[in-house]
Amino acid sequence: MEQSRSKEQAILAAAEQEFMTKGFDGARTISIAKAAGVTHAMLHYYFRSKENIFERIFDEKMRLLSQSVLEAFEQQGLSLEERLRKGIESHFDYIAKYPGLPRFVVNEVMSRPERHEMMQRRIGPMFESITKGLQRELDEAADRGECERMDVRMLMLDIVSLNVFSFIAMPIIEPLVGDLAVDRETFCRLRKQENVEVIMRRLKKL
Amino acid sequence: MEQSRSKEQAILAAAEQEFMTKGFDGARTISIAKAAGVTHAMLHYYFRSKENIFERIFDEKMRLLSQSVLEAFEQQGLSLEERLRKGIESHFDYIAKYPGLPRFVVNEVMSRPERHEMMQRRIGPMFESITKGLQRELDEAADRGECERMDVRMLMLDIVSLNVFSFIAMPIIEPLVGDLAVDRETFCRLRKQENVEVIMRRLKKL
DNA sequence: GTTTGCATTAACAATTTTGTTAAATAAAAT
DNA sequence: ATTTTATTTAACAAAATTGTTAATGCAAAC
Repeated sequence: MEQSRSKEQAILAAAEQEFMTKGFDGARTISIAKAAGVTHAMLHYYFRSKENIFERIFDEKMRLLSQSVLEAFEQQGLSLEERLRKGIESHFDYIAKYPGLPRFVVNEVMSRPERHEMMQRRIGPMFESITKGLQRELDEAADRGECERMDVRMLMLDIVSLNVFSFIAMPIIEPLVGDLAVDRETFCRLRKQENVEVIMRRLKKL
Repeated sequence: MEQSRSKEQAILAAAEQEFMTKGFDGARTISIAKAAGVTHAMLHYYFRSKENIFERIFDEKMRLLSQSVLEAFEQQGLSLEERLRKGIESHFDYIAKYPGLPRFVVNEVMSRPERHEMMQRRIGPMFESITKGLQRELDEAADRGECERMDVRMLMLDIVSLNVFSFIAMPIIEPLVGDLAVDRETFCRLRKQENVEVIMRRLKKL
């Protein structure tokens, strides 16, 4: 039947909304069922437990979060400066598109230590693959005197901090943001520009 | 009696631990009671409800978070560069001392929209008082050609992003951090230094 | 010593939340 | 058409969680 697949999808879509906004502890299976337009027994039929539904959502989100960094900085065939600039912008755009992603993943990893290991297995290799190539490029540029010498891991932490924090802390920095830019789009444009500027200056040879 | 005050304090201390690590939804009043060494009816006797205990904790944490920024940057009688450097370091140290603070406040504000307004009433004036003076100093320094001209709100967002993000996302960036510095203290020293460097370069006149 | 008021306990009530199942229904296969 | 399989519902079970109260203890005040 075709209905069944669509109901399963409806449940997952509703669960995504519920878990992302309220977290595992705050989420209610009955709310998920209601939002999906099914009885809550259907959740048991398709997924057996709240935990199972959550894992489906969480795994996907963890994957997307890793991807957000990996995808942004994997572009080859550019100058170091262009690669970084494009990487920062691309990463920023991704986070701006899914602003709830980092907070959700961080929280659920934090509140369940058993997920630490799983998270690290997924994040570890990703960072290796990015940093390896980038560190060599950085070193070569520094050798040629084109930029400052620095640890690429510190650089990546700078970039991610700048790109992600505004969105994580949005409810708190809102008064500051609202004053800074009337609409969200303007804020994102200005903020992205600022982040690129900060990183470029960090690397500039003095 | 003297016991009563100490029990009340024991409950609050246990509640702080419970709420900070698990959030409002994940916290269990019975766990708080156990950790405080009292029956759970005592919680009702002293505070009436879970909500009331939570508010006591939350209000205090919100206050501390505001203070972390305000206190760091209010020092007068220094050159702009020194004021910023000391401010960044002082703010970093505060967050490093209470690393769970930002995540807790952000999450609880996020999951309860009715707190947005309250938060903004507390954060808004604080930012005004800091940014007003700083923006003038910045402008004057820029007039003298000593530094780049920029919006102090963007600058503050840069600083707070760099100082806070590592601690919020610690469980995720751990593999990167562990590689970077063997112990926490070393990481904090390096990271603080990096954050100061980034901001100083951001302002340097080119 | 009795009374008064606060602190504490144990038992319980109410609600919520998740999980389960047997029966009903619809669809598909033979 | 009949059998078989998959889907759906309604009712229920079990556990957890918060909130409540009546009874008890206990120390200080009178």
